[in-house]
Parts: sequence; structure tokens; C-alpha cells
Amino acid sequence: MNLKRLLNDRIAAALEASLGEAAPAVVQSAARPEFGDYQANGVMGAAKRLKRNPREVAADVVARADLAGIAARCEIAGPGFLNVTLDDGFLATSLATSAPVEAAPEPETVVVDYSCPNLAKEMHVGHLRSTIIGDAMARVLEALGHTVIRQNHVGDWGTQFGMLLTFLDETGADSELLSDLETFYREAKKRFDADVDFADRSRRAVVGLQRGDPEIRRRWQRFIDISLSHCQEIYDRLGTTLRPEHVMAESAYNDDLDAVIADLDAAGLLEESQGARCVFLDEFKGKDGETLPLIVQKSDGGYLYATTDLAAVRYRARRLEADRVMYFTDARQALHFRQVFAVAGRAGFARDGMSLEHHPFGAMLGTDGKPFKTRAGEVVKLIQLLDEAEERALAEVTRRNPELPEAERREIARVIGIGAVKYADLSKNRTSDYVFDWDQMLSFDGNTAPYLLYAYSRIRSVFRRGEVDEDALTGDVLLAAPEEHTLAVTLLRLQETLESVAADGFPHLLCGYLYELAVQFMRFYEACPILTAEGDVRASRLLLCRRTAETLKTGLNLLGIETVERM
RNA sequence: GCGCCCGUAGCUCAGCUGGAUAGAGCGUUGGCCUCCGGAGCCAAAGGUCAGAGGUUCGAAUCCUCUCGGGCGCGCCA
Repeated sequence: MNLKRLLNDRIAAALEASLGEAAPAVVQSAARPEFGDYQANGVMGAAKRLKRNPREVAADVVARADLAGIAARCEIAGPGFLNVTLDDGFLATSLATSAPVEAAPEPETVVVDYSCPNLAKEMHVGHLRSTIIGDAMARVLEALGHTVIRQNHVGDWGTQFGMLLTFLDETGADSELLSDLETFYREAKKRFDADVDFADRSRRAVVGLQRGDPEIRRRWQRFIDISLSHCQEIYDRLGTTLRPEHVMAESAYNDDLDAVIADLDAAGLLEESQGARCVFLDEFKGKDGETLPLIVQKSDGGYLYATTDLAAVRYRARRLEADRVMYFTDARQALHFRQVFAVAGRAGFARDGMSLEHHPFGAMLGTDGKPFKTRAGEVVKLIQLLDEAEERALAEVTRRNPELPEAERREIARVIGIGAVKYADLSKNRTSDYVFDWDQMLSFDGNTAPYLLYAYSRIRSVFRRGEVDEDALTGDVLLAAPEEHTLAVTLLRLQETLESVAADGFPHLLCGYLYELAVQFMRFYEACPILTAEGDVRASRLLLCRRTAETLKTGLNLLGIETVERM
């Protein structure tokens, strides 16, 4: 049940009948409680355009609108707003008959490109946002019935591997441990920057890798295996849906790269510049107003990430038959993706009508406003971050509920800690940087995971306390108190929220919704006794509790956050 | 230099195709426990929406400029 769309359709139809032409109804949830549940703002704009009196148009629209059985009231207010209050019987029936989440009528095939760590290093905080936001988006799209194809475009193919392999080769260093390999990487990088000959040998190793030199490939593969298993550990710990089969590494496109170059050439897009092969598009200007190249092949023959990204678009269009590709990567790559998308379009790599979307986000900052680092100034590894989240949560749970068995406290702390980190990230819209603040994300007040988990566990507690078999609840929801009415409307707004999340790629809309739901539930809880009520009223309130708990759990799970029965 | 993103309360953030008196949380101040978890609820104080123009019946939202911050701009990803 998408209330907003239902009202939009009905009012838009009345508006069209009244005006003789189509006009948007512009329905949104009411700005203030006294304006009802929803408001339609479209009359004023339409009346203005046709030089009609907005109040008269509004009156006509109200008369024509088919809202019988849906709205209890539809009133004209101010210069021509329509304020709609939904009918309690309609709300009760909708709660009883509509599924909490309904599938989209026209499902799409959506590729979600996310996480994408660089396999030369351990996963660090820089990978968190893409992984968490992308995973939530994949879950939401799937819940709406879309065919989601997760693609973890891991970096396993660049210059960095050349330098790493060359370093290992020349120093005889060896290890099975990723942390050691990371140390090697840092030292290799130092040499790469300082020693021109070493850099040269490294680049040749990349070319050897890309041409399939068996010995180089063997050593490379071993390294990749270690690194990927580390990533999978993190994914499991984070509770993401990413699995090994979602890995579609840069190297997987190796055999397509020659064809990409050939296609670009055939399309007349390829130009040679300073020995490198590039695509120049007029709309991209760099320094001094010169056209910016997208370099697709280096002067030494090596390929770059632009090449693999183009190959990926081609693959996703032709093999995966994607209608839509959503990239969740940091904002610094915005220009790169604009170029890749534009070139892919010109070269015919994308399908007609295929939507290529970069959903950017900023860097994580500490509370001091500077990039989030350890005290020693190093990048924070994800494993450290998750350990600390659970430790902090455990201390808090132990302080508040020392009587719980330790195993349960640890499990609760795990859910709260991981959930808090994920929720803090998911609940912010910022395309620019965001501030990572332990105290705020672990606070039990405000728009945080702990508050939502608390709201959920408190409802569960009602059922335990009342010894109520929730599966046996029957009867109708009765909406008498204003808190009950508002809670019912809020419960039914899940669908429209999820559809907005899917359309815009903004999980924070779901966070905002869940917080609003929790707040409305708490108001209901304060105002309306549940277990001490009698008969139909008690049953009705328990039904509201059950639906609220289900909705909170569904919503949190779509964000990739678990719930606990008590905390 | 050019380009992209951003600037909303002391702090962290919302503000949905332009709409009614710009909203939350934290923090501050003050209420509410014979009642289902006080990890809660209610209320108050707090904003020239960076600034200046413009479009509009109506602008935090759209346009232009200025200031401030972040990022990007040829062989890294």
C-alpha cells in the first residue's frame, strides 16, 4: 500500500477532470499535524498557470476527487492547499490486508556496484560507506521485487600489484598474512616513488600480468586469495550480503580489454596522445581549458581502471542485461565516472535507456573535523573499528544490565555495536564528508541504532510480559486515540518510503522513517495502555504493537541491521 | 586557472517534483514514576537557512555573483 501514490493518483485525476489537462497533484505528508495526514500542493501551481482562482479550483477538485472510503476529510486551506485526513476504517483495513512491503509492478534488473576494496591492502574505514550503503540498497531493491546483481569490482589489477610483486620478487620476502603483505605494499610504494628503475620494472610486471605471464599470474593469484578471504571475513562480521560469487574483479575483464579498445577505435573515439591512447570528449575540460583525456591504454601498453570500468559497463549491458547500474563510490571519483559513462554511451557499451548512476559520498572525518585516523595518524582498519564498536557497546550494556548472562550481553553488544556503526553511516544523506562520532552513534537517544533497537525490544517485552501469543491475535484494529491514528498512518508509509529509497539511492530516508515510527510508537505507548486495556481495545493495541515490531524489524533488516529480543 | 560537491540552532543532522509558523537529536532549563522497560514521555529557550541580487502569489530549495570549506583536473585506483 503506497498511500502517497494512491492519493496522488486520485487527486491528479480530479485535477485533470477539473482543468481539462493533466497537472501534478504534488502530494506529500502533511507539514503539521493540524493539516491532517497528507497535503496536496498542486492546485496552486496549476491554477496559476491557467490563470484560474486557486480556491475555486481547489473546491472543484475536492468535489470531483474520488476519496470515498479513503479520506475522512479533504479540506481546502490557505491559498489552495488540500489537507487530507485518512479514514480510520480505511487505515484499519489497509493494515489488515496489505503486505508491509509490496513488489514493484515493473521489476528491473539492477546492478549494484559496491564495496570494491583494493586487494593490495587490508580493508579500512574508507571502504565502510560503500559497503554499507550499497548493501542496504541491494536489500531494498530486492525487497521491492527487482532483480539485483551485486558486483564487487575489487581492485586486483593495477600498477600497485606490479610494484608489490616486483618488491616480493626482489627482496625474497614472503608471507601468508595479509598484514605482512600490507607492510610489503607500503615499502614497495616507497620504493616505487623513490626509485625510477624499480617503478619501471613494476610497470613491466603489470603488463606481464595483463598478458598472462604464468609465473607472475601464479604469485599474483596466491596473493589475491589471501586478500579476498580477509574481505569475506569482514563482510561476514559486518553482516553484509556480499559473498565470493559477487566478486567480479578488474582482472575478470582482462580478456575484454582489447575489444574495448577496438570498439572505441571503431567508433572513431580513440586518439593517441603522448604515446598513450585516449578518448577526448569536448564536454570535459581540464587545466587551461584543454580537453581532458580519458586514458584507456598507457604508453607502455598497460590498461587502466578507466578501461576496466568501460569493460564493466559493456559486460553489464550485454551479459547481465542491466536496466540500471548504481555505483556507490566516493565523491572523488565523480569526474572519472562522468567520463566513463559519457564514453560508454558514445561507444555503444550501454544499452538504450540504461541508467548509469554514480551515487557519491564524502570521506569520514573525526570529531575534530579532520580525516578519521588513529592517534598515530594511521588509517583505521575496519577490523579495529568493529572491535572497538563492540567493546564500547558491551561496556554500556554491562553497565545498564549487569544481571544478564555474559554470553547474552556479548551478543546484544555485537548487534548494537555493528548496528550503530552501520546506522550512523546510513542515516546521513551527506554527499560531502561526514563526522564519525562514537558517543553519538552509540547514544540511546535520538536517531540512532540503539534507540530503534530499544523501541523494538520494548515491544517484544510487552508480548513477553503479557504472555501474549502474537500469532493468535485476531480481530480489527480500532483507531480511537489520535496517537493510534498517527501510528497507523506511519506504519502504512513504509512502502512509499522504500520506493523513494530505491528511486534516489538514499537509505537515510528509511532511517528517518524508522525513527519517526519509533517516536510515534513511543507516543502511543505513553498515551494508550496496552496490557491493562480490555477486550477489543487490548487486542487492537496488541495488533498495532505487532505490526510496529514487524515493521521495525523489516526496516532494520533492510538496512542490514539485526535486532535483539531484549537488551 | 577550470570543474564538481558543500555551507541550515552551540554541536551532529533532516527539510521529499519551490509551498503554510524551517524540523529532530545532543547539550541547556523545567515538568512527568500507585501504570506494560525512566535506555522513556512532555515542554521551554536557541536559527539574518554563509552573503548580495534575481525569478515567483510563494525560495533553505531554482538562476547569477561574492565569500568560506572539501575534492578533482594525462599515463595510480
